Amino acid sequence: MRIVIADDHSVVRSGFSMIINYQKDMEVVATAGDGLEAYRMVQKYEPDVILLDISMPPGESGLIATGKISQDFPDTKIIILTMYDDDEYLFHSLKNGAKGYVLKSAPDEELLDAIRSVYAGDTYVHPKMTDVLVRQFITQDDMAQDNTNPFKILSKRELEILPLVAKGYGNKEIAEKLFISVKTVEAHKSRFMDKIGLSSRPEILEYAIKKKLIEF
Amino acid sequence: MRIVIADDHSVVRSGFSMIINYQKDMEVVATAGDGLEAYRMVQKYEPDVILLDISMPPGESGLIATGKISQDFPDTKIIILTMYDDDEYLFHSLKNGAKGYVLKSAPDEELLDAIRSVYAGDTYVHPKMTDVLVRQFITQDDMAQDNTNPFKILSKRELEILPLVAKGYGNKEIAEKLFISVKTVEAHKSRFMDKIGLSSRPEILEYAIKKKLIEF
DNA sequence: GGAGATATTAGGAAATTCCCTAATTCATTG
DNA sequence: CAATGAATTAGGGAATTTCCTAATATCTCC
Repeated sequence: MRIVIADDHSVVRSGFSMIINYQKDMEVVATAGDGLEAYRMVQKYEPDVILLDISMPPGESGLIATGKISQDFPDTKIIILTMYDDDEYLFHSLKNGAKGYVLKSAPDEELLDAIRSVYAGDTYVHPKMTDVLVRQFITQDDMAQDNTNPFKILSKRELEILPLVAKGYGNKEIAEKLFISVKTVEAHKSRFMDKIGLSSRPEILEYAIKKKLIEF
Repeated sequence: MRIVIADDHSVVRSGFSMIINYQKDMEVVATAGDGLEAYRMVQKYEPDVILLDISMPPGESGLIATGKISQDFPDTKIIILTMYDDDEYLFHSLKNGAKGYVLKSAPDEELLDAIRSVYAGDTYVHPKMTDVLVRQFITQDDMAQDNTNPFKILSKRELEILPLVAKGYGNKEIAEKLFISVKTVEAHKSRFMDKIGLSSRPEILEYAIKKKLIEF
């Protein structure tokens, strides 16, 4: 299996190279430090698989490279490597022709599994994100509306209360701010937590930041 | 030279390990996936050098680990590894006792140079950032005022607990993480709130972000 | 216009957190 | 070397939050 690695961090390139070259059935034929170079390497070597970091800086993002490579070299399977377990990135990657999506925090074995899966013609997505994928797939008919957009799925009150909870305000304080009963705040809170699938305050904070409902 | 690697990305840990173990004068004795584990590994192995990713998630950022390790194990030289060529991170790292600051995008040779430099007692900072450093050094007076430096005014436990509170973890959860009683967590919490002059959870969050005790 | 879903509002009981007090350990210094 | 002060540990009772349940109100769709 001939593989190309594209990542803007030299350390990551070296690391992957060593891990992959240690496998009997894999060989790194080239590495690249940005999306343009990645495209050129694919053009030159036509590898079986390319590992592509989605967040490569200079203008040419991994996403654009994904689109171009999958269009011009459909036989080269693309695996997206990323730090972010963000729905948006996953969807965009798959739409642009990626066959795999692996988080950098995943253990080495998972990456190797992913490489072998896509080489065999399958699709590999990080387990954490498959449920998101499935949920999206189920409601695929009305894919037009973005059901991960908080402004679509949350009510007015919920949108008011969520950021306040995220920032750390107590139910009582929120109730006073909004001139409603504490009990009402609690109800809205558990409602949006159910809707989104949040089960703790840290998760609420993380969500609020990811969706840009609060800023620092 | 005995080295510990702390990074939340397994790939990066493996990569570094291989690169370093390939050197004749270096050996990786342990790896860690978060700040707490990093501290424990230093405690256990007392290595010559630790490579520390500054942006490690669960609450305990690399910065906190840096402060704690450099205080408790001054013989272990700390090299900060980061994606960000941000002045603030550099300053905070050095203030907290780091001896080296290397960007992940740097070539492997630079990292190895950095390791050898700090082992020899020197300080290594990525060339791109040295001029920023010099400029700041000229106006050193503001570095001297330590009465706002959380690492000076807060105790070890307080430094552990504050970021977790800021992220929204409950006292009970924190107690379980740290293997102490809920009552103890509460005591530390009100203690650092008194010290700093914080009187609510939102203020704690704001403080933690401003002082870079947590990141998003 | 009416049926069914979603939004907004709460109550009671259990769990958790907050506030005040305090014991023990450890370090620094007079 | 005792003494002062800070760090770490925790208990008891009041306040707050959470969990489960539920009444109106409003909105949507056929």
